[in-house]
Amino acid sequence: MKIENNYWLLKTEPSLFSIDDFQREQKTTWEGVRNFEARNNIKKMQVGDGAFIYHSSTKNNGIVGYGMISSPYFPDETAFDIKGPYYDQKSSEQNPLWWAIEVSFKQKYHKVITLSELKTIKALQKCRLLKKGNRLSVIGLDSIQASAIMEYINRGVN
DNA sequence: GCCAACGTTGGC
DNA sequence: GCCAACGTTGGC
Repeated sequence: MKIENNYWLLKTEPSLFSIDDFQREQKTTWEGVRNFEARNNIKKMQVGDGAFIYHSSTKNNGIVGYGMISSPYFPDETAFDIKGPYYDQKSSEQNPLWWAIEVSFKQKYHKVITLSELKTIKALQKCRLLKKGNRLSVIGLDSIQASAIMEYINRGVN
């Protein structure tokens, strides 16, 4: 089977879950995704895929660290929690609508690779992240895009 | 805090 | 199946 994406970009609002939280916990369940395209991306993930962690809705938006997909996808239990913010009555244990994945912490970058820096990377020009009005929270990256980001990081002080 | 852009819902 | 209305995201 050919795998199109081996790398992903995961957005998070640091006020809810930050790279520091991730580093402390070392492993986290990426759940609560309630967008179909993002969900479909979760279902394409494979153990060992890389994941850039991106802080959004801050004063310094950008890539802040790196993790690794460390489980196959499984039903998102937050959809079953009636009292929780992510409850969805259309999802059931017998027939889950939403899916989650486990991500293991790998690295916190010493410096945020800001959105404006990312815009200067040629290989990323077609990336969903940089499109105006983009709201997708789980974005697939091809290996060219991923290595361009890593190259940029290695060139800097990180 | 504003507002443009987007995804989803629901009426028809 | 269209599309207006709505709620949410996310950069600034």
